[in-house]
Amino acid sequence: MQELAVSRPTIAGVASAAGVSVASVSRVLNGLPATAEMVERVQRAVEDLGYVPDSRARSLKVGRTFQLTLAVADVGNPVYVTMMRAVEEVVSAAGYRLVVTTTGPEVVDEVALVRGMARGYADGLVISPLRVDDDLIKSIRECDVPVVVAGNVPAKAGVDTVRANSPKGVALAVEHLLAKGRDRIAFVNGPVDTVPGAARAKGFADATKHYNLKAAGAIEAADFTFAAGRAAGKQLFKKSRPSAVICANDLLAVGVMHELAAYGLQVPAEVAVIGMDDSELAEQSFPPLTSVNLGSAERGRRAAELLLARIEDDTRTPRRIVVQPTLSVRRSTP
Amino acid sequence: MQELAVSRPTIAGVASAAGVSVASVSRVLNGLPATAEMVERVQRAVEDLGYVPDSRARSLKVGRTFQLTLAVADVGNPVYVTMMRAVEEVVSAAGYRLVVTTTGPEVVDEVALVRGMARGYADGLVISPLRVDDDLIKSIRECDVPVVVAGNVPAKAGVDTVRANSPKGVALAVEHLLAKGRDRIAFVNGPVDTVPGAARAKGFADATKHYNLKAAGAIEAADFTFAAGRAAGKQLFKKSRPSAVICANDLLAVGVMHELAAYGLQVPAEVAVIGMDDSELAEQSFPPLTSVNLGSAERGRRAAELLLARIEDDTRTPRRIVVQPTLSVRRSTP
DNA sequence: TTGTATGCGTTATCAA
DNA sequence: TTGATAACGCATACAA
Repeated sequence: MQELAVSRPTIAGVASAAGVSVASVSRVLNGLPATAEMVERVQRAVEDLGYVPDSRARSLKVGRTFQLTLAVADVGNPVYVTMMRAVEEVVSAAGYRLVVTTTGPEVVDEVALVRGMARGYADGLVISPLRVDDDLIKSIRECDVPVVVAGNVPAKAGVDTVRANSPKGVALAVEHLLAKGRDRIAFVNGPVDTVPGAARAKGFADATKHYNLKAAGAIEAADFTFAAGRAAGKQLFKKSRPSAVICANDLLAVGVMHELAAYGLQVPAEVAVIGMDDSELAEQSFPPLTSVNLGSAERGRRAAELLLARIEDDTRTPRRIVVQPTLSVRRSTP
Repeated sequence: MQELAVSRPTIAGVASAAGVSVASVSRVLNGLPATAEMVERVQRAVEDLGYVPDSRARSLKVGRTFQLTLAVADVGNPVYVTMMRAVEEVVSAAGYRLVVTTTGPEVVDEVALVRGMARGYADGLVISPLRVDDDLIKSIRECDVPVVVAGNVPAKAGVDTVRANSPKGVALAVEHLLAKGRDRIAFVNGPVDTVPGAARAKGFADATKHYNLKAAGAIEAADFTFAAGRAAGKQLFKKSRPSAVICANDLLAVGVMHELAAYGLQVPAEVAVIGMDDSELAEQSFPPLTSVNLGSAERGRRAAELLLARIEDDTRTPRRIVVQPTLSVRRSTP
């Protein structure tokens, strides 16, 4: 057996093995003009040595990594897998690889991520922040790779955003329930100090006023998780008996449905339940969950496209795209 | 407003702004000894210019990126979120950032990923491959950053692995069912040309022989998804009436349960259902799914630890860790 | 303690 | 078409 290659071959190793210059190796590797013999010799040497270019050195030189990052708060939330799939499709078609990273629920982590993203990790970032503050907006503006926000930040921040229309989504849910004769509608929200929580709270408040809804209970869950949904359900049915409950996302809704089952209440016969996000979980839950489709897939797609466009041309004025909701009716509502 | 910084500050810019050498800037940034005044001046300049080190250049120099990659086949499979969380916890405690990337079900994509991983993207890789062939093993062996496989590859491959004991897991499920008097046990597997599919097939074959199970139907689903589970369920109950069904993962099990509901069959009264993976979905499904815990969290943890250890010392002999299963009993079984 | 100079592996400019 | 060489931005050995 040969001695083990203690260090991996570099372009210089390939060059000397092929008996040509490093410049020629680089050219062949990048498909620039070269004689057939040159191509042959270089490829032979590359093959022999098992040479693989160093992406760090390459991107240091050319200034691009051909990597894009998607940052989400919680990988356990199925809405992000929908978004992830959509983003992946767009960016990979454009020749980028996508890496996903998770920030956790705290805004400081998001700021740290954006700050660290500057310089070298990727050519761009799609971030879906749970909480937004001035620090985060500042870090996004100062970031020297393009960032697009999948979520809502103030227009004056001057960043590309693509967001859902939660208030409209809540309205769709309310209308559907009222049409089915369910007028004692409770609302289980996530934390209102989050971007989606605030938007959905506004949506429910608007709807309450507009449709003159009678109060039937409103809960602010600890977070947007299944466990929080169960806890919220427990609290909710202790003090009221709504005929329907709208939840701020699908995980909360499924948690609430479990609690309903524990109380022996039939869905949808006794209580109707509507989730939001229309994630894969809505289809998988039992009964299948009627859910407000906030356009996660389209938001992901548009966000990715915005990012690619901005990488292409950093001077374009920031766009703010709003994706309109639809209602996916399943069997958790009559 | 100031003119826009057309190019981002480099360490040289900071140095000249602070009136010191680049070496001094580098030292201060890396916490090496310096006078208080030096530290002060450098930090001031860094702050003023909004300087952020270029991670590519840095890692090109020091040879490390302080990034680790986790590659999974399908982000929509909840077993991976369990694993992801565990890996994340271990590597971030060790000072690395974790990026997640998805390979898709094809082995060629996995090979491409491992090949591309060589040189620069990360300091190590945990990969959970659905399909394994010689090419993949070759690419792992040739990869010049450490790779640990969360899954089963032949011992002769000589790579670090941490895998589940699926046959034992299937046996646990069978024993539980038999103890409850369910002896007409059907089996819904994923594709048997995958690593987990093959292992679970073997497990069920072993159990069939060992417990002398009567044939009650066995289906090979198209993949490990919810939709495939539904399709398999439809096929299964067309031709047989098992009193229990074991599914190769939770998504398949939930799909099968939906089909049972469509047939008007009660779970667990008429048909018991057991999944595998004990993912978050098992808890969220209704009824909550009895599931074989194949130790995804522990596998993730151990895989991450193995990876860190190998980064520390590349000469250690490859380890093959096996994590033993347990059964999480919920309400889908009597 | 600080500064100068070299090199990490690559691409791009320029001559030949 | 090909080769020598200068950057890319940073860390460090060595000199001061």
